[in-house]
Amino acid sequence: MIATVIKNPKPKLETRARLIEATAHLFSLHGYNGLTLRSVAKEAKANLAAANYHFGSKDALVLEMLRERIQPINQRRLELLEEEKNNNSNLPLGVFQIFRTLIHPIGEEISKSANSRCSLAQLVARTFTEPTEFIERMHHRFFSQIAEIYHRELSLTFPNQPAKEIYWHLHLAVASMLGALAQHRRLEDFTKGMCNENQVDEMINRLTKFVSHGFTHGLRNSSPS
Amino acid sequence: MIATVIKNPKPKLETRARLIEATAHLFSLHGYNGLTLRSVAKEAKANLAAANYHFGSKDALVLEMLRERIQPINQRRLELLEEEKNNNSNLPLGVFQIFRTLIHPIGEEISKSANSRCSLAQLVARTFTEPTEFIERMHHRFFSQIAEIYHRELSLTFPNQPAKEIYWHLHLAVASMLGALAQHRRLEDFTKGMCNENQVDEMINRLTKFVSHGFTHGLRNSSPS
DNA sequence: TGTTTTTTCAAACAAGCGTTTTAATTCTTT
DNA sequence: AAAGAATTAAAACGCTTGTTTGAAAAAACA
Repeated sequence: MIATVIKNPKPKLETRARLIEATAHLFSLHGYNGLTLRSVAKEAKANLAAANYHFGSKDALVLEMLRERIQPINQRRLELLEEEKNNNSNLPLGVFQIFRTLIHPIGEEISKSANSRCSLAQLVARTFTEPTEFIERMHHRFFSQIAEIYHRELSLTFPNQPAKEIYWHLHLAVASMLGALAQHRRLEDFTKGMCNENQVDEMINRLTKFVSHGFTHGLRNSSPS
Repeated sequence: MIATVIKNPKPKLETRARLIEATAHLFSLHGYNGLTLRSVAKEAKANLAAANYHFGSKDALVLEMLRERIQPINQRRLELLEEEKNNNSNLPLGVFQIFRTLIHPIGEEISKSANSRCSLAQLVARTFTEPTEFIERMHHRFFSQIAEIYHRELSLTFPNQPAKEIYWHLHLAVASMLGALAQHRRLEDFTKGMCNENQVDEMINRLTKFVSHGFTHGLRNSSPS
């Protein structure tokens, strides 16, 4: 009677987890409209009704999948940002440092799930072009807070720039990041095979540099580097 | 009797043209999978069978719409590029000049169709994230030629850079452009209303500057400006 | 053990999809 | 005005979609 039952760790993934994984894969491939519960069920080796049983609806399933994939990235961003600030004795950070904390966590997650069939880059990018209304709401909830934090950080680095100017270029930087992620799979085709899309690190590093310079030199009169 | 009939200029758009316009609008809003022939017919005030009668299939309709919207932009790009080269006595162009010819034509088209409900920015951007296979083919046909031309031009400006390096940064520049277009409608929301999404010119100018600096300073040792 | 709760499964539902068909209508030409 | 071609219109075609149902199976608990 007293503390009798210890939850046994189940060896194989539960249906719920398999559904999420299949949803992530198919969503990144075909987007929201192109994803069907039947295809999810098939890939997850689950019954058609399983998705509705576990999540209630297709919308809820996709939302939960997005939450599980995006939250860790945002958390890691804030973590890295705090780290950098501590290593910098709380002085204003450099642009490159700041954008590194924004972009690198994505690279880490991409590498982590490299052998999985799901391309995280494609997934993240798709959330930003999918027009479905409920995804817009999700996006607003997940990212508006992050945007504010980075705006504040950049304002410290460029104290003479008006808030509007910072906003404009942060917007462009984020848009560039998302565009680069979305286009990444076309890299090899676009460059006639000269650039390899498997070198995620190289992409992330080049992107960080690109964005940092675009941000800094785009400003009216940019003070620090 | 003599020269009796002058082709009367029809006041209302023909069905075919109305279908294309409705397709452009709905495609930019909902993507390929989210666009239905029924919604197109309704918005175009045409019969459901009209699309199949005039174009043969949904695929053919969307492809034709994309062709009609994208070709003029690409043509204008090459036109502006030639213009700049002539004004420059065929000397290598500056990065900013080059990217201006790439980005500005889009701004022109957006402004042209400003009172139309169709956001061209959203439309162009969507063609790059839509996963449908036949759109990928279209994309390859329409854009690979343009990519080669701009690569050649940039190689003239940076004669010491290896082709691979130029490819990498051109890829990032194009990705940034597309990302910025795709994210443009979120600008106002993203910046808490500080930046107005109706100022297309400002966006285009800032974007051109951003991309030029990202490209130039991202290179190993950048020679010209 | 037997009982209850949780999870799976097959089947069916109404609704929406692209497409085809057939007839009516409009336009063009003689 | 009559004949022929081009366009519009309404209805139906299979097919796929998300969701629901009710019974079977599995798991958890007593």
